[in-house]
Amino acid sequence: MRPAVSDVENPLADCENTQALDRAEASCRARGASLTAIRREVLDLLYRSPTGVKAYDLLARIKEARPGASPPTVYRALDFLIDQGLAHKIGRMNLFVACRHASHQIPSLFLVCPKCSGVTELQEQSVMSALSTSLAAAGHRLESPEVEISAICPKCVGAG
Amino acid sequence: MRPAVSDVENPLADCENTQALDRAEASCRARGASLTAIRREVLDLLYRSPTGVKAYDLLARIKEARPGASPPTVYRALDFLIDQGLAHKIGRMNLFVACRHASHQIPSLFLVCPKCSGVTELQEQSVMSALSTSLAAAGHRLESPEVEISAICPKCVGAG
DNA sequence: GAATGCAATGTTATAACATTGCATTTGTAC
DNA sequence: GTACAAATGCAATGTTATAACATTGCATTC
Ligand SMILES: [Zn+2]
Ligand SMILES: [Zn+2]
Ligand SMILES: [Zn+2]
Ligand SMILES: [Zn+2]
Repeated sequence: MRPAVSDVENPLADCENTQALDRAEASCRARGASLTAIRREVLDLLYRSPTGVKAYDLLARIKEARPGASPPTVYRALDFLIDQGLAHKIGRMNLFVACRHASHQIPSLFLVCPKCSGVTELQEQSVMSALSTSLAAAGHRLESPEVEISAICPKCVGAG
Repeated sequence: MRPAVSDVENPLADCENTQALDRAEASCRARGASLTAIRREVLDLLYRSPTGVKAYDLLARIKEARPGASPPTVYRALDFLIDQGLAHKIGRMNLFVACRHASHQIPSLFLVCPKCSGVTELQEQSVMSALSTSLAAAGHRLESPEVEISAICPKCVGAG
C-alpha cells in the first residue's frame, strides 16, 4: 500500500523546495513561460511526494488553499509542468512525479515498484545506447524521454 | 489517429487465429486454467487488433454477440488473459494487446508510437542484460516482464 | 482611457477507464 | 444428486481525464 499523502510530506524540506522552485521559475522564464502561483503550488506538492502522487490527491491538497479548485486546475498545471520538463507522468500508475534532473540529454528510465508503487527516475547511458541501437535496427526511433519499467525497489527487495 | 476498429479487423486471418486460439486453450489447460468462450472471444478480438485495443472498444464488439456484456465481462477476461501471459496491458495508453510470444524468458519491450499509438512487442537480449545490470547496481530487481517505451514506429518515421 | 488581444483561470458537465458487491449459473468431484 | 468452486450477469459506484464555455487581469494599440 502507498503511504498516505501526509506521511510523505516533509516540512523540513521547505528550504530546499523554495530553492528548487526558484530555479524552476527561472528556467521557465528563460523559455518565455511563467511559473504562476497555481503551477508553483502544484510543483511544490510534487517535490514533497518523492515517489509520485495522484492527480486527485493533488486536487484535494490544492483545495485546502483554493477551495474553488477543480480537476482542470490541477491537470492544466500538470500539463504545463510536463511541457516544461519539470514533471513526468507515470502512465501505468496514473502517477505524477517531479523531475529531479537539470536536463534530459539522456532519456530517463522510470522504475516503478509493483509492490509499493514508488517511482525512481534514473539516467543510464549504457542502457539507453543499447536501446537506441536495437530500436534503430527495428526501424523505430526513440523520441520521448520516457521509459517505464516495473522493478522491485531496494526497500521492497529487502522486505522480501 | 488510430484506425477505426473495423479497419483493423482482418477476416482472412480467421484460420491462423483459430490455430493460435487452440494453442492458447491448450496452454491454459496445461496450467489448470480454462479458456472459456468469453475469454476466447476476447482473445480472438485482441488477435485481430495487432496494434492494441481499448477495453470499451472490446466491450462494444463483445456486445454484438452478447448484448448483456458489461465492463466486468471484458475486464475479467482481460485480467485472466494477462495472468496467463496471453495478453498485455499498455498502461500509458490504456491499451490491451495479445502476446505473440510463446514465453517470456526474456522480458519484453513494448514500443508505443506516440504518433499513431501502435504497439510493438519486442524481445531484445542485449537491451535487457544492460538493463538488468544497471538496475541491479541501483539495488532494484527487474520483475515484471513489461517495459514500456515511447518510440516512433517505422511507418510514422517514414511519414515524417 | 476605451478597445483589443491574449494567457491564465474559473465553472460546469461529461467522457473514458476500471472496480466492487452480490446474485445466479455452470462445471466438476464425490 | 449434492456440494463446492469457478465463472458469469448485473447494477452501482469509483477513478481518471477532458470538453466546452465564461471570466479575469494585464499589456498593447488606437
Ligand atoms: Zn526528468
Ligand atoms: Zn517498493
Ligand atoms: Zn508477450
Ligand atoms: Zn506510429
